[in-house]
This record gives sequence, C-alpha cells and structure tokens, in this order.
Amino acid sequence: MRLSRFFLPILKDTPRDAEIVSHRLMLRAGMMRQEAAGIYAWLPLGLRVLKNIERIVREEQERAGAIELLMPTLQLADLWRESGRYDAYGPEMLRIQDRHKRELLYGPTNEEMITEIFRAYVKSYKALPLNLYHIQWKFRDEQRPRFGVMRGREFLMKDGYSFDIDEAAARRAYNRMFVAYLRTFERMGLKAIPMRAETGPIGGDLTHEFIILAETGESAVYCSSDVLDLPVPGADVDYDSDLTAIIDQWTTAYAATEDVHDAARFESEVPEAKRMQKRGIEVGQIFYFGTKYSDSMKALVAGPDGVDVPVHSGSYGVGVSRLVGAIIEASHDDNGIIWPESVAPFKVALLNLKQGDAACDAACVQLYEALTGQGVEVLYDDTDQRAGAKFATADLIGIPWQVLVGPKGLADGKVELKKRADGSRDSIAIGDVVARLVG
RNA sequence: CGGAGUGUGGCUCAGCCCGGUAGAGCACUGCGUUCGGGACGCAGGGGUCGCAGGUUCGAAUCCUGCCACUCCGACCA
Repeated sequence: MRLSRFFLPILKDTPRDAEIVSHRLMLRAGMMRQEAAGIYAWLPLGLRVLKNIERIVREEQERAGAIELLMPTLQLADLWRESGRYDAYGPEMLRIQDRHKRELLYGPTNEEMITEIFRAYVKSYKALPLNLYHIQWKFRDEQRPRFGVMRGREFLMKDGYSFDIDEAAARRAYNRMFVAYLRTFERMGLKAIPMRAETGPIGGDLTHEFIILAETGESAVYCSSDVLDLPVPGADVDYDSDLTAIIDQWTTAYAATEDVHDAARFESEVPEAKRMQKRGIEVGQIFYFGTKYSDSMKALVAGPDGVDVPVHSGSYGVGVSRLVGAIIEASHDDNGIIWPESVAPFKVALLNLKQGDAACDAACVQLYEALTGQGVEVLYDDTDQRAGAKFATADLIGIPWQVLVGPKGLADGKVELKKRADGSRDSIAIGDVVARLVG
C-alpha cells in the first residue's frame, strides 16, 4: 500500500476526550473514530489490526475443533422470553421494534439463539461433541462506556458454545477452549492469565477469566507470580487427548479476580514475595453452565439408551475489538504503538527519505515490488513529507519493521533496517532486504 | 444511576469573570525555498461559538431548560 493512496488520518494533538494510552494512540494513529459514546467507526488501519486478531482467534478455534457460523445481530424478543432473560437482562439490552411492532433486540450474547439452532437439528448424542462459534458485533448499552474500544457499547466478540452429552464431556470441551485461549492470546504477544471468576448473570459453576495485567485494567486481580512463567501449549497440542494435566498446571497457582478473591487463602497459599495484587483487562472468559439453557429451552438429545436428556453446555468469549486496545496497553512507548508482528497492520514501513530523488524513488519502488511480490505487507511512505515526519508516523502506527531509504546509504547500495520494538538499526545491502524480511 | 467537568473551524485551545458581532497553533489550498528525526516564507479557504428559549439597542460572553461527550464511583456475558 502506498501511503499517498491510503486513508490514514494521523493526529498530532491528542484528542481531549481520550484518557488512557490505547485510546489516545488509536485516535492519533487514525485507527478509529468515535461516533457516539462507546460506538466507533473502524478506519482502514484499525480494521487491518482487527482482522488480524480475528484471524488468529479463528485459526485457534478451528484447531481446537470449533466450527464457525454466523448468527444475526438482531434477535427476536420471544426467544429470550423462553430462557427468562428478556426481563432479567435489564436496560443494558437494546430493545428495538420493527414496522410490524414486533419486539427485537440487538444481541448482547447468543446463548438463546445458538440453543435454538442446536435443538432444531441435533437429536442424538452421536452428533456430539459440538462446538459452534461466531465472530459478530454485539451491543450492550453500558451505563458508562469508557476507555475507547476497551469498554464500548458496540463491540466485536468471538462467542462460542459447546454441546455435550454429560458433564464429564462438557468439561473436556471446557478444557479444549481453555487451551485454545492460552494459545490465542500468546500468539498476539500477550501474557493472559486464566483466573477464577464470578459467573455473573450468564450462570454456571465453572469459569475462568483470561486477564492481561495492565495498570489501566478495570478489575483488581490477585495472583501468584508463578503463573507468569507457565508454558503455553504449542501448535501441535493434541486436542483429542486428555488435557487435564495442562489445566491443572495452569490452575494450581493462585489466580483470582476481585469478585472471588479469598484474602486468607491468598496469604496462606502464596509466599509474600510472590503475591501479586494488580489490575487487569479481561480479554476472554469461559463458562461451563451445564443445562441452564437446555433445560429452559428444551434442547434435548437422545443418549445411547434412547432417553432424551438436556445437553450440557458452555460458552466461550473473546473480546476481539477490546483486544486491539489491550494489545496497545501492553505494547507501546512514548513514540507510539509497537505491534507484535502477528497483528500488525503492515509488517514493513518503507520510508522514502527523499521523495523526488530519482535514485531513492527507484530503489523504493524496487523494494516495494520485491516485498509485496513475496507477500509481505508493506506500507510505502511515498509522500513528500520530511523525513522526520515519516519517522514519527511510522513509529506512531507501530509497524514492526522500517526500511529507511535515503541518498546517504544508497550511495553505498545500502538501506537501513530498523526494528520498531527496540529501535535497533542495521545498515544492509538493498539486495538483502527481501531475504531479511521474508520468513 | 450518584458525583465532578467539558461543549468555540478537521485537531488542540484562547476569548466568557467585566456583553459591542470570533482568534491562535496544527491541519488544508496555491506559489517559492527547503529536504536523513514532526521545515520556512508569502498568499488563501474554512466556524449556525452544542440546541432552544429569555434578558438586552446588542449575547460565544449573562439567565433558564435541554442535549451530547469525558472523568470518578456504583454497575458490567
């Protein structure tokens, strides 16, 4: 992508309404624009990041055996009356009426709808286990949206739902998602800690929140520092095997959100030097809630003995849009965002330090074509801004690699390769650039 | 929902207390000079001063009501 043809509305000043760093940087980097409280338009740069996060979530869900579908944003009120949540949910649910005066709602979550879909088709234990997920926009009319995309009213969420014949099988499904989540967040460069948590209105008795430690986090959390060093399962993890050992390893050390924190236990179990009392951002949550919805909504399957039993379910959420902010909170410096390569909007920023200089222009075009030809996503700054402004922009939007092409280096056939994360620079021959950046 | 604030050009703000018909910087347009860390000069364009009432000869400024947004708290699959 040539910057001169891209849409990247960088801001020099920090918008007044933005308090926390991720919100400020997202606005300054031209990633999104606020349209109303807690409602944002995703601009091209922000959308690229959002899509990359989505892709990682999707890949890890598929790896763990979950199957993607897509449910609508609007749901019928009657469906929610079946589970009893239409009245229970309260004013956070956005209620809408269509022209026929039918009551609809903009979905805050999808347990009811997925249960309705499940019960319409699945009648036998032989079709189980089943895990269906989608990545869809949700709306919760928060009383107080804040922190940019970290707590919006409209947000993109991956929500998945598992269906099993009994509790033991459902717990295996829960464990698969537990492992998938560890992998998902690690691939985004995040250290997410699974913590015991309260179940909330969705119900259930087994749940973990995946928490990123950050000063700007919304919830107080308590954990042993031991959880920081645990190994995340590799891509070769066998989801068909017994994952209990991994789960035990990750749930042995103390880690709890404020709601379920037990101060006495914390102090007796965790040596003082290892006690961490921090703030955290919730980027995912998994629940096992048994037959809560299958009972009320009559989602029954026949077991091996031919008798219908309510299916055991869990739900598994990842805050996709929230992750954009969370990653920035975890990875930035005074100059701007520092994207992990896996989610970066572009891998390489190609900076023409003297636009209009024949040699620089030619070298940039050559590099641009060579890199894009190899499938590398390049943002080529071919604007007539001064070099300093180009550096500032590239740093602000956080692209992992910067290739600096200027007359000084070019005289020796060289360009500089700069790494955003640590600012290190390498002077390398033009011919070596592609090899350095591919693979 | 309680408390505290803020609304003036695309962005950041000044002007308001003490009423006289709107400014600066950035951004944008044109020309020129510049060009390896956010350039400079000259000339331009762009604003129902959140909305509605009221007071006044006259309101961005004073009064009343409303709306929006932000922060703290409560709340938060």
